Amino acid sequence: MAAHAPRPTGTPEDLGRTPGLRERKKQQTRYALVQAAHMLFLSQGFARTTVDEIASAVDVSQRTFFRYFANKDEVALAVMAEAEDYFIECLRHRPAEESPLEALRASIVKAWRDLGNAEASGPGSITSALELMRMIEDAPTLLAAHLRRVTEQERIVVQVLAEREGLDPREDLRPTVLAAVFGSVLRAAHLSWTADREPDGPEGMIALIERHFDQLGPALAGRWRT
Amino acid sequence: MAAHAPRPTGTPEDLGRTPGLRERKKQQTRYALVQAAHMLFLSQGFARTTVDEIASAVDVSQRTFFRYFANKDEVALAVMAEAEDYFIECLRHRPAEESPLEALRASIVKAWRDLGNAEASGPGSITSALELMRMIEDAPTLLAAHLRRVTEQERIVVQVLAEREGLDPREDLRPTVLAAVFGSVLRAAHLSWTADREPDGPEGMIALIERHFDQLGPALAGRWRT
DNA sequence: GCAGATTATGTCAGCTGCTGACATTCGGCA
DNA sequence: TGCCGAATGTCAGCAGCTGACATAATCTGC
Repeated sequence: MAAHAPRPTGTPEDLGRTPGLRERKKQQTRYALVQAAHMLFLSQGFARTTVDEIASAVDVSQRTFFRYFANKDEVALAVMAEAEDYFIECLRHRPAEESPLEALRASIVKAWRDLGNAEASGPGSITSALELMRMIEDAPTLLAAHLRRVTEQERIVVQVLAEREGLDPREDLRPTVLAAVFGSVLRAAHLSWTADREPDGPEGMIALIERHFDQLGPALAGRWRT
Repeated sequence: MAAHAPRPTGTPEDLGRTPGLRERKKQQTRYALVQAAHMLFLSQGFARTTVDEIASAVDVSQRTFFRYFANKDEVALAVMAEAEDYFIECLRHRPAEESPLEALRASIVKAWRDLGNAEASGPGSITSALELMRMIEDAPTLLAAHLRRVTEQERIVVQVLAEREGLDPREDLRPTVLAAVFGSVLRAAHLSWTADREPDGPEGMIALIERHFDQLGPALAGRWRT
C-alpha cells in the first residue's frame, strides 16, 4: 500500500541507486531547490520571495534555477505535480468492473490516503502539500498556473478513461465530459477546504471530497426546492 | 432580445451621452487600447506583442496602459469578460420554474445567441471573441489568467444559484457543485471547439455546447460498455 | 587512468512586465 | 477666469526570464 506511494523525484532514497553521479547530483539540487523554495514561500509568502533568494539558498546561480524550473510557479507546484501523477497511476490500476465515475472517485481517495500514510514530512509530505494548497489559493499567478496544470492533467484522465473503456474520445464525448466534471468537483472540494479551514489533515480532505461527490446527483437533479 | 445585449464599456455608441468629456475620453482610450491590442495579438501573437507596442499604437504612455489594465492578460480577456457578465445577467432573469441546471444551460445558449445577433464586428463582436478563444488556448499565461477569471465567475454563479433557490451555499453544497460542473462542461465544449476547428460561428459553438451537455447524464451513468 | 566528447553550471548582458513617485497637463465647476 | 482634482507623462528601478558564451564537472572508450 504505502509501497505504492510515489517516490518524489530527487528524494534521498533515490541516491543509493545506479543512475550515476551526475544524475544523482541533479536530483539533489532539484530536491534542494524545491525544499528551499517551499520553506521560503511558507515563511514570507510567494510574491515576496525572489528567485534569487531561492537560488542562493541552495548556493546555485539564478540561471541554474531556471534550467530546473521553467518559472517560479513551477517550483511551487512541483510537490502537487507528483501527487497528481500518483493519482493517474492509481486510476490506471483500478479494476475494470468499476464504473468510470467510481474508478475516479476511488482513485483520489486512495491517492490521498497513501500520501497521508507516507507522511515523511518535509516537502513532498501531505501536510506540506496541504499548506501549499492554501498558498496557491491566494497567490493569483500561482493559482492561474495551477489551474492550467490541472487542465493538462484532465487531458490525461480523458485518455486513460478512453483506453479503459475502449473508445475514441473524439467520437464519444463521455470521457471528456466525465473528466471535466470530476476535475471540477475536486476543485470545489479543494476550495471548500481552503475557505472554511475544515478538519485538517488528509482524512479531513478525503471526507470533504466524499461529501462533494455525494452532492453530484442532487445538484444535477431537476428541482431543488422540496 | 438584442436590446439586452451587453454594451461593451467604451464602444462609440456610449459617446453621444451625458457623462462629460473626461469620462468619454477615458472610455475612448480604453476602447482604443482593447482594439489595438486585439489586432496586434491576432497578427503577431500574444507573447510577441509588447505592452509598449500597444501603448504607442494608441499614442499613450506605457504607464497609462497599466492604469487601464492591471496586466497584459487583462486587455486580452476584456472582451470575454463582458460576455461573461452578460451571461450572469441572463441567468439572473431566468424564470424560477426552471431547474437550476436548465436555467444555466438556457442562459449560455441565450448569451451566445444574443451576442451573435449583436454582431457589430470589431472587438466586442462574437467573431473576435471566438478568435480570442483560439488565441487563449495556445498562450500559456493567457490561458492561466483566463482560467482564473472563470473560477471567479463561478463564485458569482454559486451566489446567484443560492439566492435563486433560497439557500445558504455554506450549508448546502449543491450550488457549488452545480456551478463547478457547469463550468467544466462549458470549458470542455470550448476546448473541443478550438481543437477540431468545428463548424464555426456562434451557432456552431452553441451546437457543441448542447452536445456536451447532452452527455452529462451518460457520462455519469454507471457502466459505459453496452 | 587518460584523452575527448557530453553535460551541467556560471557569468553577463539584455528584454519585458510591472510599480512607485513626482511633475504636468487637462477637464469640471464655481 | 481661476482653482481643484483627475488623467497622463516621465523617470527610475525591481523582478522574472532568456540567449550566448565560457568554464568546470562527469562520462565514455581506450
